[in-house]
Amino acid sequence: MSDNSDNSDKPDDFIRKIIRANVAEGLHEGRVHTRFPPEPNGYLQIGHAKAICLNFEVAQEFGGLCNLRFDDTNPEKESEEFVQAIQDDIRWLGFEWDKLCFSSDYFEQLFEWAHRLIEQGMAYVDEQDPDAIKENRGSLTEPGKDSPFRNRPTEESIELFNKMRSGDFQDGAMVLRAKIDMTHPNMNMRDPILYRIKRMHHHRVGDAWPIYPSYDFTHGQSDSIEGITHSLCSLEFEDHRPLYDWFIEKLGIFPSKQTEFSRLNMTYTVVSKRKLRELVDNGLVDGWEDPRMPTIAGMRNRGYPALAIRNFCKTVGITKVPSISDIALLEHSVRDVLNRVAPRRMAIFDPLEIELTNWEQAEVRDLEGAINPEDAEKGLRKIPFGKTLLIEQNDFREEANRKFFRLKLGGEVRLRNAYIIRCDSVVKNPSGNIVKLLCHVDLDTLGKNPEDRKVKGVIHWVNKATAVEATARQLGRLFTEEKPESNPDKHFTEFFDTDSSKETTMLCEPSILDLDYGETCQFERIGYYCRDAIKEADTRSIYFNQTISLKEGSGK
RNA sequence: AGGCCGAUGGUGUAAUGGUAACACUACUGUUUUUGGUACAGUCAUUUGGGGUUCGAAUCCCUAUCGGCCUGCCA
Repeated sequence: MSDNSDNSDKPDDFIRKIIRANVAEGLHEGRVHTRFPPEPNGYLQIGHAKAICLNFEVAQEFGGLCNLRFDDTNPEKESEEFVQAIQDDIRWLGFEWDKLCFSSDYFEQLFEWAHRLIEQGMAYVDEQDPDAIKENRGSLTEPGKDSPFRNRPTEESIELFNKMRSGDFQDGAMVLRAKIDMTHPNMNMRDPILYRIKRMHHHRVGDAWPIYPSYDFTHGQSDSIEGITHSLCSLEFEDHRPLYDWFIEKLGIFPSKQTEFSRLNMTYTVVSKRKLRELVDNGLVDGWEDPRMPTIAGMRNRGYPALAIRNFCKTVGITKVPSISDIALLEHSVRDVLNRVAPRRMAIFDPLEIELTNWEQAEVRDLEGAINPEDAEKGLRKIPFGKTLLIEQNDFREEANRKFFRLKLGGEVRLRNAYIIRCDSVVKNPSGNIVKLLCHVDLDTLGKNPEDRKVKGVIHWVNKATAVEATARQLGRLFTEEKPESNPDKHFTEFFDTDSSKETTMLCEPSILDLDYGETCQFERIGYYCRDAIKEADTRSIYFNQTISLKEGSGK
């Protein structure tokens, strides 16, 4: 008997259906082995999170394994920094790989396979220059033309290829190409390049290789070497599958099976590595880890919980439909998790002083408030309360209609976690601005409601004498347009929201100092904020990044 | 234009030949010491047109729309 409520929670996309069928028919003895194969040339972003969740969770669900493999075939763009950051991000997301692999570990094997293809007359060294290769590739509608070197003797290709390897030639002098079909309608089959000369230091193999295999000649075979049963990747590699299958067949190696799914796009942001890099390089953001960035590191700094990201990936699901997910879906997952786990605090962003006329001047009393009202086990925190308090300016109006639930002159309001107060008079300066409110506190309303009347409004507050000043970085979305990339006349950076990051000071209850670095709390009635260790060191101020505002209901 | 892939509400997904389900958003209410949360309600005859069938979101044909592909990037 299966439990329904549990069942409805389990993702069941077309890829899992394929895998289940494969297991049922005994493919590879029912073994399931996946991998997450990033190139270490940038930071992981939300789209990678989708691929990470898919690969690692599928392996878990089918009792299989999942490798982390760096496809590091282009030393020009790759670095150890990214290798490290990517591992940190995956672990932070909550996953651990079975084997840590590098395609560069397979360079020797790949070289041998290339040799084999040459010997079998299925690859050749092409000495055309890059322009000629491009020219002869043809176009989408026209077939390509054979290279004049295409039918050179096998021995000649072998000799040249060996010399390429020993570093006898300059970059770009020649390439190794597969001999498939220059008229093939699929461009990837028009004698794709297998090896190119790049006399460049590689972050792992050092200077051992003056030639590097292309991604196409590396990726599929790396899967084969690792015994990957299900090679899951994004849609743009659909056209490459015939080529990978060609290598598998010609080389007679383990038949990993590729299945493609659509990559994740989101409104009000960009996710392509190239575009994120552009934001970083143009100084529009403070690097890959800027809390506005949809990178894993950025979201971590912003206070998004890993669980929220995993939940979000579950809700967008896995399909082949190119789609743009509403960022509100992600934000909902973030609020949903945070509401359950974030400790509560109170902070005033725009202070208005109130004086309690019937409270002893010297008396400061510690009141108590729930750390998290959704989770009583979290316990209580102490909140000092005294004669002079601070509330938000917009929580007070001299006159207001019935729809306004907060404090008005002559009206009552509940101070969160404290007493009900009544505003008796407004003190103004000579220019007519409100400087202070004189209020009466009903001492019989702590932890209970009066029986003779109903007070609907609740506002947050901070005791002035014990308030701790802190900096809040208010964070918005990266772009002002829902789809910054879809305007044919404008570059996406033109829609960058220059107001997306603003610093402001706030006054908080003292217990904010108990918050850990990286911990996200909820400032009640305001939103979620994450304490930032690096910024605190920089600014020498208690520092919080805004994670996300609370949802705003009607009226406020 | 040639090849490949795809099309279900404003958004993301589900329904695999039996009469459109779930989540988000928005809007309405109820509860509430957070105008939050929770709870309840409202919002689509499945891109158009043909066909097969007792019956089609599902199968077939066709049109339209969208994505990807002409790096010695991945």
